[in-house]
Amino acid sequence: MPSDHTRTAILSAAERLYADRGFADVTLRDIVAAADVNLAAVNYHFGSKDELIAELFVTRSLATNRERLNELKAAEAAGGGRANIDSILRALVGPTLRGCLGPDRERSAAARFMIRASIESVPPIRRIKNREIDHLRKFAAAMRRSLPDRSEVELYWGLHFALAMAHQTIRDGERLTKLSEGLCDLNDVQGIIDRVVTVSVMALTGGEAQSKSPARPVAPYGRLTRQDL
Amino acid sequence: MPSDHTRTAILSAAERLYADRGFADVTLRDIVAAADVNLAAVNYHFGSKDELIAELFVTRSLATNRERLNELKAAEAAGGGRANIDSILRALVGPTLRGCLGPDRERSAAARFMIRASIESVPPIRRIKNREIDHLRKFAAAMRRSLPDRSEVELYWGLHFALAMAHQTIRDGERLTKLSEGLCDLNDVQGIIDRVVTVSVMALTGGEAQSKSPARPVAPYGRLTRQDL
DNA sequence: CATAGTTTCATACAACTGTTTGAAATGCAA
DNA sequence: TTGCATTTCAAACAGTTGTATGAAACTATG
Repeated sequence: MPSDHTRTAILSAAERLYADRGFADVTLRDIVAAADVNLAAVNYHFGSKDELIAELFVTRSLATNRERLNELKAAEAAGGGRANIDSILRALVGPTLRGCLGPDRERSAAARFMIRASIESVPPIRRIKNREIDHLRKFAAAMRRSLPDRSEVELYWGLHFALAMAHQTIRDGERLTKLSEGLCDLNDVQGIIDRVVTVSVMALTGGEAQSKSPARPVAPYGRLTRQDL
Repeated sequence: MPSDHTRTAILSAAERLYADRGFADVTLRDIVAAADVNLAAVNYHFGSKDELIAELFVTRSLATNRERLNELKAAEAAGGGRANIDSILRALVGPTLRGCLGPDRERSAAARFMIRASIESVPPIRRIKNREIDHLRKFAAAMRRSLPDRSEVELYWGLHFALAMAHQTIRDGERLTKLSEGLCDLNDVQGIIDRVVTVSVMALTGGEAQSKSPARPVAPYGRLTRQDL
């Protein structure tokens, strides 16, 4: 029964550093310094720097996708098998937005790491990320059931724009704050989710929307076995 | 009268490489190899790698902002001093979208470089980028004149979402193509602009929109004097 | 306690980074 | 041409990167 202390410390420190400063200028020495472990520990526990990044990304991808799908299934159950478009989009953008902009620090690092990963595409992540398409396809399918009269193209663009607004808000929310001189409040996560969902629904239907949604805790790391994504 | 051949070759090669592969993994040796010049030429002509990046960014920022403002002014002139919201948003997202997704390669590299710069914030660029806020403020002002009954907060969020959809489409359009199995056509630039503008206008008004817009050539490099941005 | 397996540690290594150097090449005016 | 400033070039520099090594420290079972 290994204590896993070193392993976990490395994962946690790496995630936080990558989330804060991006992949480009975070070195292994930065990570081991923040984790207060020896330099060789990374290669001992993970094999290489790339494998560390990959493990981080796979773990968080699984967690995020699971969270999204749980919300989607809950919405579909509540709607008797057919969720309304509002709750589908809420399940799509809610977990990430709450994670990145919410008050909880640990969640924040996890979600902001995923945003970094979605931007600064490093080789170990690029290889894994193609599978996210399959995950999004489930949401496209739910949207198709919810809006059967809309064309496929419209649905895909709506999905795309919803993610665009959510991600850009996380990635560049600081600019919005500066531009609006504080008027736009990034701490009002629920309000932001409402905004993104409302606009997305309008983009998809040309009408309006409403509703609410719950929160969820962040998962610990755990040791990856043969999980894929 | 210096021939500027080496200088220009470096700028052009660097821009293309940064646009394609990001700042992280493009080395000076990659650049000079692509430009077919000597390694020391970069430091001789630009002083340092960071100054090369900064010059590239300043040049392109000036060009993009000029192009946007020209379209904005044209729209305001056409509207008798008060442009309609549709054409304002079109002036905001049009130049970048046309530049990044259009067929012209040179434009493409220039615009995609700017997208990279807006994401992978490297130190030399970060220092300059704060001034972009002032540029966006001009669009916020025009929007305020166009929609005087809307609250400030709504205007800023609308501006933010418009840029979000445009940038994400450029940055991650490939995912949309894969997801939709080719249904969403990234080559139809005008259609994309229409889409982004339409959704943005709906977000701002809850109604609908229409209109069209012209194109413009990319500017050459030239030697920066005391230009700021 | 003794021993085998795991984990930590200081240190070294080779590769690559941006930058510098001083000499060679080039362009151009007198 | 000669002379001078600008530009190019090959080579080397010092610093940093990810990784590897082998000994030491630790853990737990017999």
